[in-house]
Amino acid sequence: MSTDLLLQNIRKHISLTGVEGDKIISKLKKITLKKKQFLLHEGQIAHEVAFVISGCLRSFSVDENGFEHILQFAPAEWWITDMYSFISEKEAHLSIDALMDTEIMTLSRKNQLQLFDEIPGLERYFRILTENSLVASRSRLIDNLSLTAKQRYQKFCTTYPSLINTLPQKLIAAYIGVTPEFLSKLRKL
Amino acid sequence: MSTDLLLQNIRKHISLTGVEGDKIISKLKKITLKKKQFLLHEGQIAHEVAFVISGCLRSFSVDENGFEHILQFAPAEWWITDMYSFISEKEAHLSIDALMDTEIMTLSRKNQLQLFDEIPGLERYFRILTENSLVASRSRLIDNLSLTAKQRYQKFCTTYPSLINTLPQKLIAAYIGVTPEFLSKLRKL
DNA sequence: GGAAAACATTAACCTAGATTAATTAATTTA
DNA sequence: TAAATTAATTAATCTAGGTTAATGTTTTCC
Repeated sequence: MSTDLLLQNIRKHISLTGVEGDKIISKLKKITLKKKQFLLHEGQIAHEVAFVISGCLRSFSVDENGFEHILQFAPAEWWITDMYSFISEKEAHLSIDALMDTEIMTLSRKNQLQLFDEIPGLERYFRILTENSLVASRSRLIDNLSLTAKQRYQKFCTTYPSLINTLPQKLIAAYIGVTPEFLSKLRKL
Repeated sequence: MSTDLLLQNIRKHISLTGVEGDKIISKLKKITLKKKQFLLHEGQIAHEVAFVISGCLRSFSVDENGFEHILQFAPAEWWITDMYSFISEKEAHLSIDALMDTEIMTLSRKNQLQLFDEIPGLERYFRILTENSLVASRSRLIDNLSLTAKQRYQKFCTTYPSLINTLPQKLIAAYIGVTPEFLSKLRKL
């Protein structure tokens, strides 16, 4: 079952009784996305957070010149949403779409908060995930401030070796913050 | 009392009994830092997270060329630590020092985790803070990828109006990711 | 299986922001 | 309060990375 992957993931961080696991599963919605299909459009409200079972999603924003900037890739076992919209219920600044055919389980903020009251361990699980995400986000910020494009590309290669061969280069360029043309040049040097 | 500021802050997000408040306070350590004094040096382990009562701290990293990059300013009522080191107990990548004479209350990770077991509301409080920090960090990442230096400076001015007149320009430059020389030029345009 | 679309490469030229270095404020501290 | 640090400004020069545009290479999908 695809829910096993999620419960397993949760149990890496906290322990859950069978009943608690069932309760969590009962709040999840399974969705299948075709490649290029959107889970969230900028301007909508992100009522749900998604856990990727298989495939890969990305979150990105489009700047005033029409350039896409990728905030996050979410391959299997990652959570993804527009966190700003998810917690504030305001219009999302990000869009989320599928980079390949993708299966996800979604959990609404409403259900999540309700589960936090019923299953304190689940709040702990998300507290831990959010701490880890914060560390990752801040580390990436520092990298963007202090490394050259070449160094950022190399770091990406070692940090996400599985994505390097899976994703088109232009997406990696949009993640590390260079043009596809410059990334192409970079790879020769 | 300086602990009032902290309890008040916590009570903005969750409710606490008097006993719970006392228990939290009993785990806190009050520290006074003189301007330029370090709370944490890169390479040490960040056993504590600090809540600023008055004054202002910053966290920063030093790159291979000796340039400082500021990750966070923490004026009154902000929490600050090297989150990576704090949650992993590994060597910090960041340093933290005082930009002026500063009073803080610190809480060790050990005590924090113990309090999470005793006072679920406190875990919720930190879950919420961490969610908000994640939103802020990701938003800053997007800004660094999509805005010009000028736009980032303007955004900084509107986001942290109180800091603009308090902090030396070179620190603001180190936060938005430009040289002090270029920031100076920017301000004329 | 082949046309169309999407992606990658290359090269010439351009620009935002860095570097260096000198000059002038403004703070610190003795 | 004066010397010494530290911060800010200015200007000339330099460079990492962007832009544009043309060409070649994969994918997609009918």
